[in-house]
Amino acid sequence: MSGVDLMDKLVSLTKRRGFVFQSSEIYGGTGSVWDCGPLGAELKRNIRDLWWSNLVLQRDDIEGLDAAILMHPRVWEASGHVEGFTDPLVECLNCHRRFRADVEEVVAGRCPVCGVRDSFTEPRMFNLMFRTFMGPVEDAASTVYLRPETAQGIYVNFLNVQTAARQKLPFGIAQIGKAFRNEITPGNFIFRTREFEQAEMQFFVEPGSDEEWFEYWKEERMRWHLSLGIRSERLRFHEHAPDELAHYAKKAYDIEYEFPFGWKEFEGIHNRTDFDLGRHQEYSGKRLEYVDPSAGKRFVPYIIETSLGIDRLMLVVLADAYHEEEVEGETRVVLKLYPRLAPTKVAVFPLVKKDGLPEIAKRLHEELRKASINSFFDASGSIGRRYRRQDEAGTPWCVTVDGQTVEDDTVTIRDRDSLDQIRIPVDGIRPWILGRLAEDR
RNA sequence: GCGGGAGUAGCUCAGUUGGCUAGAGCAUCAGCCUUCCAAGCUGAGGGUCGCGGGUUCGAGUCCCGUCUCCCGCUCCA
Repeated sequence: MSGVDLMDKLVSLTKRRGFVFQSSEIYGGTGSVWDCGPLGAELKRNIRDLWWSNLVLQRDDIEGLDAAILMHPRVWEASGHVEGFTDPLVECLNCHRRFRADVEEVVAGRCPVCGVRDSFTEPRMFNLMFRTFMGPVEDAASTVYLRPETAQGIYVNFLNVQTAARQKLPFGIAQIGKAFRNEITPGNFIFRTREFEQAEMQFFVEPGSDEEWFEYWKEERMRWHLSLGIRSERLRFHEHAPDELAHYAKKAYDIEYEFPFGWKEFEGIHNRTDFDLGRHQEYSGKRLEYVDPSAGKRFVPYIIETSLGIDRLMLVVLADAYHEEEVEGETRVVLKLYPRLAPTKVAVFPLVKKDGLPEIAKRLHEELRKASINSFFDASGSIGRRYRRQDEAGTPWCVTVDGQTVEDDTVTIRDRDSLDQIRIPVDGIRPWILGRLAEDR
């Protein structure tokens, strides 16, 4: 199966089962924006929750934050995002740096950085930020931007969080939220979109310890992805070469996944040095230093950033889970999702629609829901058909109420991946599932 | 941004030189059957053919515009 085929099948399956819909489809669709359907909303929520749990709930040295999308416009001047909005820029095709077209050396045809002559692009606006207006009057004074990254909301709140949470360095701030970029070339389904969700953790450290912490987070983030059951042979690091590094970065590693359309980044680990806090000091006029009274030190911290694309991880998870298997001459399509990620944890079926079996199954289903286990009840069609529906939804377990249940209060539970069935007491279903969900990979 | 391809039911598609009330398979729903892996039977719902114009007695089909998606190039936090 070629990559293109696999992507077509994924797009088709995710729409059919309610994971992903194109935004505003009835109006012909909106470019590069997607909606999550019932199963997609659950899957995405599970991804967020696992990330948050791993970084915020299970650690003492990371605090959570939920900053606003709209920020003071000066933030984006400090971050470097506004440059090029009002002035057309040219880019050197050799070193990929951008310059105002009216800079003397550029006018003379020579790159101010690498010195290569006559290798500029045409002057154009490079700004990728969505612009809108704060307040009812559309004038320049009230121009604001939809944030192109969530990180700045963390930087400007660094001292608020540090003092309120009484944290000492090193510590981190984590945030999940939407960001917006007018990408020139969106595409590859939900991989590159103009509205997307980031899960970022910015770790503040003392200069000098930054390289050590960079290595720590690089390994830690890869370890986490492996814990979700992502196939290790489809994961790798990509280190940015010096000419690839962003203006703020001293060192950068991408975590890449081998998508059907090739190896692509879905998380970045960056050593941003003191660039961001330094710039915000400069533009705001406020000191953004960490003060360590016991050691008598004050300094602008270095920042190690881990920046994950939630939508991209969702695509990783779906692509990695997609399997086609031959079972008794039929093709079984199954999403082998890690159980904690699966939108539906368990489906409950009556084997046949008589002898009171549907009522017993319904009761078990409702009991599971009350215990916050996402259960799905289905009595339509043959039992085999119902198993296959759940396979496509990625449901890890199916419980079937049969004739024996009436006699001895036991039910069968069927494993999505092995197709094995075991019989256990109906009262044991809830603890059995909770136990399985608690198991680490 | 450039070039190519595509857009008809939830999905995958057919639809002849323009011509009856736009079809199929799968899926969905109701019922029957069914004691464990999509396969039987009966019935039903679902489409202003991406959108907007135009030509024509008549447009899914021809023309123009536009939007969206895919592939390649270009570009790129």
